[in-house]
Amino acid sequence: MPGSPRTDRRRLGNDAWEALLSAHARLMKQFAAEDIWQDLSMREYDVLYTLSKCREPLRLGELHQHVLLSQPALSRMVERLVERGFVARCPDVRDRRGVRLSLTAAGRDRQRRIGARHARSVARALSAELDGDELAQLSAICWKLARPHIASKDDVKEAT
Amino acid sequence: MPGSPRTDRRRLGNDAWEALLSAHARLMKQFAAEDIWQDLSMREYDVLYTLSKCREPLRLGELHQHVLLSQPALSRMVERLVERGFVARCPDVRDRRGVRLSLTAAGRDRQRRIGARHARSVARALSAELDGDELAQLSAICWKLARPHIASKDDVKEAT
DNA sequence: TAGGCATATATGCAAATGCATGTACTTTGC
DNA sequence: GCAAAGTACATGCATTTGCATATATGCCTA
Repeated sequence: MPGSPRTDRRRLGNDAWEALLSAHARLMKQFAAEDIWQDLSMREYDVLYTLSKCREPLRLGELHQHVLLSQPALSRMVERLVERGFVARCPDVRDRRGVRLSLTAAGRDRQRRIGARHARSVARALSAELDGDELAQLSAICWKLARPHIASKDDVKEAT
Repeated sequence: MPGSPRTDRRRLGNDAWEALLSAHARLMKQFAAEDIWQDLSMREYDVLYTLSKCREPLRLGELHQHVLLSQPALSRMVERLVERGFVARCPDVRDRRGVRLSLTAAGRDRQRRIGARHARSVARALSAELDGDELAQLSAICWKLARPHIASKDDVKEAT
């Protein structure tokens, strides 16, 4: 007995989310188990990686949008990375409440070394399961989820 | 200037992983911000949810495969859930090193209540960005990543 | 421009986490 | 059938995290 289109859609969405969570957990564990992180945690590497992608020094708040950590936890993680010489923190001239963060030379070097190995490992893991089309589909779909469009009134109405 | 097929594939894989991570982080934050979790953390809910899916009481180790937490952390989280009356822990008869975990009535009830609301919210969030085909593709692809096939010698050779 | 509300980041503190290791049990090799 | 190695889970301890809140600055209105 087929469900209503509405119920189907709901199942589809929940199954997709569970699949994404499972894939995430499986791969994160696999990557974490590799011996490439030196004295960094994966979360710390994530911060260095995010900073490495930006030409402009990043605000703590902007960094926070990309990292799954509470704001205070991120603030202190950055503090530790500053102490260890991987990140530079300087006041923002435009908004003196804020901070601007960038990689030091040491931080950039560390990110590059770890990143090179990690990237190989990521490509290997994903390519082992998916062909080129699937990889492209996964990218396209996940980027849609990562950068949601602004909710319109219609969306809100539909959501009810 | 197009890269070699090998380089392309590597880029594809890394881009897909970054997209998956971004989608994961964005949605996790969105869900975490919702006011439906009562006195549970999302991680604790995840444990209750995993247990709710299994007819047989689960071994701690099996649970650990599904949850992104160290074994000791999971052991103690389960301990807290037992103390709070959501999970029952009994020794495994076959292997007396082990433990079998199941939901109590209270745990099942709590999972169902929270799960009902969370499922709505998940479906809404994913459906807002993806159509039915995309949801189905995402499921299929992520399940492949979540349950990898056993590595053969050929895979190892290719990976080099 | 002073007062009040909003925003960006930091800090105090209890709780949760990871790493190293301990304990109990099981399996293996002889 | 027993010693040695392996596996499943728990515990000690230092570190990290989250929550609530403080601090500092920006913005807006009278």
